Amino acid sequence: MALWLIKSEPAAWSWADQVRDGTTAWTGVRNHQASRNLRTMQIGDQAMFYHSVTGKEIVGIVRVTRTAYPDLTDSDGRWICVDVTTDRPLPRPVTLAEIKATPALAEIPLIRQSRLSVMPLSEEHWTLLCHMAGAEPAL
DNA sequence: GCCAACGTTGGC
DNA sequence: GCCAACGTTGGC
Repeated sequence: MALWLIKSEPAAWSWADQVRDGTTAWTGVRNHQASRNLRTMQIGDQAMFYHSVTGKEIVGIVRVTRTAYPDLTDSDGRWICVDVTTDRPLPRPVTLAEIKATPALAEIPLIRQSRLSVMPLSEEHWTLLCHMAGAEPAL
């Protein structure tokens, strides 16, 4: 099982929206590298849900429930999406500022590649982030 | 509001 | 194939 971090601007799609709707199609990814990551996702994979622009913090965890299929919001039919379902909120959000202040997290793509919206996380980074959030890694 | 990073487009 | 111009993302 792989571990991920996915970004969303709360103004477009927030954690509250995610919790309300439960299972949703993760659409709108229009970057090849991010899309490749989506395509790699397997059912049961976990992903941290990060609020970009507003909030700038990791707020919850979702799980993949459907692997890559055509993103219907793309009229050209070239991009794909996956389905994710709300798994659990984090007891304490982990802010970008905290992540930046943690040397052990300096290499994660969130820091190194700030524009990437779907990225893998190593088990070590995942576990550390969960502990910072007061949550069980639940691997 | 500004700017850095980076992706895309189009002229040559 | 190169590169300037431009658009977008996302942090500050």
